[in-house]
Amino acid sequence: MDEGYFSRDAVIVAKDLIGAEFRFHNTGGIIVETEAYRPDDAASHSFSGPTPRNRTMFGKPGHLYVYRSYGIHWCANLVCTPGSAVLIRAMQPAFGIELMTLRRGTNDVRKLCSGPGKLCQAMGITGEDDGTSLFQEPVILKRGQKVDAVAGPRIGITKAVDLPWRFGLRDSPYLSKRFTAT
DNA sequence: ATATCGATGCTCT
DNA sequence: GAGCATCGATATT
Repeated sequence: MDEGYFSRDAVIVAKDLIGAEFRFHNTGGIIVETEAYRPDDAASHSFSGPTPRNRTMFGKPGHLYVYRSYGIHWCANLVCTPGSAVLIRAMQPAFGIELMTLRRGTNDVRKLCSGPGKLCQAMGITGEDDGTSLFQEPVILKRGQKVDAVAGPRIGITKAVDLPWRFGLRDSPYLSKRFTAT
């Protein structure tokens, strides 16, 4: 993947990322759940324009946007066109499972990366990693095979709740939440 | 199986 | 001062 890959509509990228390999240092896995956020989207941090917090969302495509959630967790996004990004919500663990198990404090592999906050805790991603390039160490990002991606409404938001901008790998046991049957 | 709730800190109005 | 792109524990059907 390169800058061109991320210079597209976040909704397209979010769907395309299902099945991709995402690594950070010695940990990682296969992306099974994402959400798209755009500047014309009331639920997005970028909706009201650039601020100190969301500035990397308005920077070049292909960087990590990390923010603190509910004062406790970190959440990681892959920046697309200015003001848009894809939230990585869940992964199927594949690399560094022992380390992720240690950081998460559970032996249940299904619970290591089944949520945006959990995934950052497992991989050790924090606010210090905001702005990191996705095309060099410590990040490795690779396209996956074509997979059966499902769409549905996003989770944990109060605005623009009807947009079907959450994507997931159908029937994956590593999702943060199941997709209701179509 | 779903519902509710507290923790906790920062951003933006 | 209000409101979170969450999680885990506890309570309740």
